Amino acid sequence: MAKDTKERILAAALEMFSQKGYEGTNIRELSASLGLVKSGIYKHYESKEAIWNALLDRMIAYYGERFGSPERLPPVPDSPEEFVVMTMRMAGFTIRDEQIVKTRKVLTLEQFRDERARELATKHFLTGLTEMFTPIFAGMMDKGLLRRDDPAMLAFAYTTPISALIRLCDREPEKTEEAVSRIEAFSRHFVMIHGAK
Amino acid sequence: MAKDTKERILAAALEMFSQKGYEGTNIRELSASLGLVKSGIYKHYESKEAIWNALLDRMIAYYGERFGSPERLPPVPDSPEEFVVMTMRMAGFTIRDEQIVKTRKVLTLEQFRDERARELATKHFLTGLTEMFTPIFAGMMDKGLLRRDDPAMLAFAYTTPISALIRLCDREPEKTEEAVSRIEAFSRHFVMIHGAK
DNA sequence: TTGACAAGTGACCTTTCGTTCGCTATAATA
DNA sequence: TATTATAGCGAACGAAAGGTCACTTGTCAA
Repeated sequence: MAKDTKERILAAALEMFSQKGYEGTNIRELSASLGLVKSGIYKHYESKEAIWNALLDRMIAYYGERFGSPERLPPVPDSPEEFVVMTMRMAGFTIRDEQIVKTRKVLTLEQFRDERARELATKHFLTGLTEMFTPIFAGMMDKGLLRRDDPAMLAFAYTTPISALIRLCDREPEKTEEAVSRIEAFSRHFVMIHGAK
Repeated sequence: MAKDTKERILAAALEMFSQKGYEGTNIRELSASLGLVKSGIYKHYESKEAIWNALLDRMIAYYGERFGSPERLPPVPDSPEEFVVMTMRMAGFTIRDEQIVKTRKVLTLEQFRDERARELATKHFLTGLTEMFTPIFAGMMDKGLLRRDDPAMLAFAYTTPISALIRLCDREPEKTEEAVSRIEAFSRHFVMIHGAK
């Protein structure tokens, strides 16, 4: 019947892994959440670990498509205000998109156990955002919106505080509103400080 | 014999929980690492969960003693260079102290499962450092070392990038050297940007 | 219509989990 | 010295884990 069961298994696995971690997830519950009995899962994946690996493949591929390619970069803003708006749009998306939230949680939980999860975690939490904003800041310096400085250093100084607040939302979703407004305040403060005289 | 077995159990639990998480840790291995058979543990703690709770009590108490009290604050530095040195001393300590590294890892792994771990994680990763540096920055502004600004905002902007690099060390210890030098570079850049004209 | 195959079921297997219990050795107490 | 609590041992327990297998069912091509 359902040809998309393989897909649904991955989605359910992402959900459960993100809440209870790999070890804390059991196949019975996972299959029950899909309306099947546990042995049914083994028609689609040969083991729990195979599900994990397939899920990681997905996450890695998705990250590559979505954030990996340089041509996907947002355009260099034309004003400080536009820069803040762009930031808020990106942050709002990454905070609210369920898929991405769950992915970050899984990476958080499995980063010490799985080598590939560790690498992807570093991209999600550190290098990815920095690499994304470095050319933006370089472009803003060219346009005279920011004082001349090391764009990579600025990107690091800009994205890591925002990342910290995003992770706060993952951990304590009830603080999302507060976190979003803090991101905006930080963003405005940042362009003010680094803005061209 | 060993009256300190109860202590050693907590130490071994911190070690294992920090590597494999609560679910991934089993009592057999835990007791074996202490040179006893698994049932021996139950002479000291009534269950695995009791060990977890005792460990969390410890971590919370330790954090309160170490970082919670205002009188424990480092003195306000007298020069930018002194500020950088102070930062490096604190960062080096928190990166290399095994106890604290393991504590951060445990909190990372259990923050979505345990309410108390969640709260302590937010202190460790976000609010604690910010609250620590806010009065320092206020003092530096009073001394004319930093331009007048919102000290809490500066503390947030200063500590979260450092925290991101500390967490990188937790995840990928082989990058410790690189991270430490990036912390120093960031610190110097920060005092340069925010320094009084 | 029939044959083949993919998808799902339910019983069952082995292993491992956390936990319990009865026993022993030791060391402090009365 | 006799007693008693403590710390550890080793076998055993039930529950739950991941996984296997023979079987049924529904779909579709030949």
